[in-house]
Amino acid sequence: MTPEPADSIRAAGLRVTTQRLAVLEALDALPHADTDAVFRAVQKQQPDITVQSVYVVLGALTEAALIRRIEPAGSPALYERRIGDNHHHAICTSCGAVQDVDCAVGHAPCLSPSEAGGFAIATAEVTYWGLCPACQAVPSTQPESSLRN
Amino acid sequence: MTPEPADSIRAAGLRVTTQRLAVLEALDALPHADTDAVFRAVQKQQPDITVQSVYVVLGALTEAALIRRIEPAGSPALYERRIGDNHHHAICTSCGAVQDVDCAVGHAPCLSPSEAGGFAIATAEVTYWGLCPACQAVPSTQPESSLRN
DNA sequence: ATCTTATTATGAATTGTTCACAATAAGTGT
DNA sequence: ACACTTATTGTGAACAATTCATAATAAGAT
Repeated sequence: MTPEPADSIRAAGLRVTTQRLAVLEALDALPHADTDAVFRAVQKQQPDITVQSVYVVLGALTEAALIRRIEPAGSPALYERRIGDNHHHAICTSCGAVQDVDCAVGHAPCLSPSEAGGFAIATAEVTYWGLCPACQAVPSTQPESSLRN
Repeated sequence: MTPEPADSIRAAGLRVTTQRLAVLEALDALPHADTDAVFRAVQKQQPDITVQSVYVVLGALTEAALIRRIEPAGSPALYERRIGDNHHHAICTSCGAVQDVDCAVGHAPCLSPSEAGGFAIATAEVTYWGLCPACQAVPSTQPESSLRN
């Protein structure tokens, strides 16, 4: 009963196009892909697509809230299909790997700052920085600080 | 007893230069400035400085942990002098204003994710998105979604 | 005062992204 | 099925933020 991609696109008031379907499909295979990764994946099915179109498609899907865009420091924007839940991300400071992290508390854990200086807070975004399992194993073969130096 | 900027630079093993001092001074006046804002501020004292040099100086000071770099989604990198404490940021989705937010709990609140998927978490970074007091007052005169659309 | 080396200036290059506009194709009504 | 309207894509150029290579300069040590 998982809604068909085509249906969710239509439900969002958008036209269903092969490139949009292909992008959603690519994001299923690549849960945290940047524009270029999506482009390369889609290109296999549609050799004529351009990077700019991928940008446009990703932008449209993001605006329609069918996908979510995250922009970790030191990396290009990443897109993910998992939406609607308040989950966060752990990012490897060595290789850039991204891992979903559920809220520690059942609901938005950090949503109540002690003092927000009068801000009307709408959302809280948490990014955990550390070493992924693989990079913990290999002490420091990786190019060190490719992210966040 | 606040350490002189020159001393902290020296203590970090770096040479004390007029441009580094000027950048630190600029960041005192502008608590969350991007490179261009720092450049313009420093330029008033040192008309011959270049943006590239400001980049280099900011990079050096960041690496020496004399300043901290934050990279909010949709905005260029910002730098701040307040370091050494685990504080977070509230950012206005309308005008981009940045406000420091102390940890809700005394110490790193979100540092214990329920399940980090094997990651060795080093730091947690929290970004609160919402409307600053000024933008709450003015319903929507601002260009809407200049950040985070 | 000299010398070594870190730092800055200069200029060009790169990356990620957006824009304007013409070509195409989705969905709607016939 | 057919035509029509308009969203969407392709094309090409532009842009912003940042980094790089190299030569010139200035900090700090001798």
